[in-house]
Amino acid sequence: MQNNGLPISVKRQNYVFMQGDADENLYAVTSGLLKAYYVSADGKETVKSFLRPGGVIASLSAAHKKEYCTFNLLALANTELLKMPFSNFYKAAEESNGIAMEMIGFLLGLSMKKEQREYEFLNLPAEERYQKFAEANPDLVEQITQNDIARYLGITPVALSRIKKRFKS
Amino acid sequence: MQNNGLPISVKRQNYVFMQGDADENLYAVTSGLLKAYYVSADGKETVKSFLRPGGVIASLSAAHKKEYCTFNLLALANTELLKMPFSNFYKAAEESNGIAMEMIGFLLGLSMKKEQREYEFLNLPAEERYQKFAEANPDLVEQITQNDIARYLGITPVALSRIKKRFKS
DNA sequence: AGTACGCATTAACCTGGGTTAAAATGACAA
DNA sequence: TTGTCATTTTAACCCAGGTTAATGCGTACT
Repeated sequence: MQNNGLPISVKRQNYVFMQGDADENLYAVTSGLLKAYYVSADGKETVKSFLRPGGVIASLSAAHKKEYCTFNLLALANTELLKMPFSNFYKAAEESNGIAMEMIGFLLGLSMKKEQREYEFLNLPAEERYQKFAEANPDLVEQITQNDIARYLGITPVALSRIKKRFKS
Repeated sequence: MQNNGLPISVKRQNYVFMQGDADENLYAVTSGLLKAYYVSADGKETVKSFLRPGGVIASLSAAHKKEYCTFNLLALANTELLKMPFSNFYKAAEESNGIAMEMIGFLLGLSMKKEQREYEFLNLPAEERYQKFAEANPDLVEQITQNDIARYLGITPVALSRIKKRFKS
């Protein structure tokens, strides 16, 4: 998305930020793999998204609304990121129309991705959500655990195991 | 969102656009009430969103990706809208940084709303989704049917009736 | 090699929501 | 008032997925 930004490295199993932090940065992934996930009051995890090279992420509520991060960002593999205060990017957009349009493009893409996910939760049973996910991300499926896939789909690992079993027969 | 745009009126029970249309416009609601909803291959409906005065909507896949509308937009009450080709708005953003920043603000808001809905599908049972919805939109709940609320929550009207019953006791 | 830990599978049981269909309620027009 | 039509509620039955817990499997560490 951008050429500048502070390069940082995060080792496997380390956090970029955690739920509750006031991290106002935007991160662009240059290499590695991350998962963004929620932990509920009673300790249950659900996965918001997986991030791979080319991916960009920020906690919008922390970066834009100056509140706190609503999710954790954890490196699943050693990862290289470019880190930049969201406000810098916002200011750059105010000063350069090119950057503003780039930001619009990014936000349009983000909105469409989120609408797609909303559509799938609203209309597809877990089994079909799994099939779609596996088809769309054949390589990702190899790299992450079924635990995490299940929590991304909104079901338990036990349920995903049953779905896969049904699928085989 | 904008001052210009072609004013149009849509009577109750009429469509602004339908699933499959190539409607590249953006609509800003000035008065009335609408629902945006999907119809699946087997005829089931689910509600994407309700729109009230101040709301803005477009089928992003039709407007931005030049594909087709993925949902229907139906007036639940007589409604007044401002209609404008999305490309005009996009061009205006390219020429005016003020408009670009306005668009960024709108898209940030949209992204956060969609992320919130994603969060709720991922983390909350239907009963809590209903409670949140009813609390956040006490007036809307009066104007729309339980059928539509249920289909917005991703459950059947029968299930919503049971939830409300549980709630009373 | 042995131990330990995380992940995946399986089983048993429970529950929320789907499905179908029948009443009850309500809104409205003739 | 009466009839019609949509909405809501209720009931009966079914099933997908949740929960808990046991088992098996890998991989990593010592």
